[in-house]
Amino acid sequence: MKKTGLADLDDDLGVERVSLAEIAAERLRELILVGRLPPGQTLSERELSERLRISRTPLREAIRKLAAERLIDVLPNRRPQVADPSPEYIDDLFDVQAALESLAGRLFVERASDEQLEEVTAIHARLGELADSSDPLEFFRMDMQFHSAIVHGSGNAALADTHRQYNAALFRARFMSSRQIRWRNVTMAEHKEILASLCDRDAEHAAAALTSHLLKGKANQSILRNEGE
Amino acid sequence: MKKTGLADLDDDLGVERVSLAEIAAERLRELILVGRLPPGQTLSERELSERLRISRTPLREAIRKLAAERLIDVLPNRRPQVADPSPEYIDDLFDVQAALESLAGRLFVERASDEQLEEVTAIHARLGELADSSDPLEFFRMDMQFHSAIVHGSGNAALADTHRQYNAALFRARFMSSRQIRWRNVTMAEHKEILASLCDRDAEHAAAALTSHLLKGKANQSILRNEGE
DNA sequence: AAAAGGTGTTTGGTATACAATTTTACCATT
DNA sequence: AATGGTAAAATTGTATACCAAACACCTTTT
Repeated sequence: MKKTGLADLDDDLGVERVSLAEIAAERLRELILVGRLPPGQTLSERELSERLRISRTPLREAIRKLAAERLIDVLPNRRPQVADPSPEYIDDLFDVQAALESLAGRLFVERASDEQLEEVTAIHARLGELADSSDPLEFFRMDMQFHSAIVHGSGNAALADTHRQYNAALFRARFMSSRQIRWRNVTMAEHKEILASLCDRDAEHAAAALTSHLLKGKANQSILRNEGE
Repeated sequence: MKKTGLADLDDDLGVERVSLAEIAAERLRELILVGRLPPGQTLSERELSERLRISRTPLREAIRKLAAERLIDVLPNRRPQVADPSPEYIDDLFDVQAALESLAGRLFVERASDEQLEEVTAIHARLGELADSSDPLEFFRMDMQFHSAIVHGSGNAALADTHRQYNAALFRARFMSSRQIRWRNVTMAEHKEILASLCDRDAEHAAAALTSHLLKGKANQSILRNEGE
């Protein structure tokens, strides 16, 4: 093991060199999620690479990465497009996400540490404070953190990764739904029930409550969609 | 909505030109799944590109694609490696796959057509014929088809995609397990129960049977792993 | 002899150049 | 006016070249 006088600073100094492709992927993901790049928008590799000040190669890599996350559709020899999932596909995503969170709830009850339960509780409390706040995005992000914290508490790395992808794919749909003020009360009530079952270490109840919560979100989003037409 | 006399042929006529990256990804995936490229094997971009007679650019794209499917690990500035998942990670994958197939069973009962049920039945019959056959790979592939047919019958495109990825990531582990002759009887018996519950349109039973089947596979694989040590 | 450090080779990351394909616009024909 | 064809422009797909970081080996030093 190499040791120098600065050895113990290695971790902190670790200027973890992250590739341009990674940076570009994060930028693009954010632009897509917040709607700056709207669904269906075609993306020119050349134009985007110029705008992001990188060459096409890492940009292409970033685009393919987001394609794997279902945020971008890429067809051979055609311009990539920001994903514009059909209502049916969104419903499909909700169903899978519900199953994933249901599993997460079960595993959380089995394996989560007290600290992890504490974290979920803390997030729930924060969310309660934000319920009166007027910023929908802030509330929504904390809502997502509540779910992510449960998934991480499950201790299943593969589940966490897949859940994150589905969360990104569902981001717009869930955010639209979350903007309704009346939805906040529903969210808080259902989160409260979920949290209670986690505290009780009641796996079946937690799984059921999470599934129910997600499927209610699916229904709400579906209603909203039809109202909008 | 646009309509021409040929509208219903659109899907079939698609002369899809596949990119070199796509071809390379398929080649590599197969090489990894059958163990020709063993877990932990480091992959030199230059050497691989020469061997596949393509340039590094499409090869890199193929590698990143397989990385997204968890078949290859890629760390910054290091040689990509064929994934060598820890026992714990494999267990995690099994748990998620069980949840996915459980959902598939439920949805199949709700939405699958009679033809799709017939297809699952036919695969089950062929699997029975193969049970005496000596080729483990052939039996295993048909086993996988049984599960895939159920997933496709669920009519959930996102689920089908995610399930396929998990299947690939679990391929080696499940194949090792499947090689045992005694496992074939277990497989046939449990498939029979699954099929019966699908025919009865009993969603809960189908979901439970599928979960149980997968978790038994997980346990069997775990035992095999410990015996091997 | 062991450890530290330097050096050269290998490797992945990125940019650029070229080839193949698609899209667009325009014109001719009906 | 609508349709079909064609050529130019734009765009993606692929190959190659270059650079900087990482690794392996060897020398140097203690």
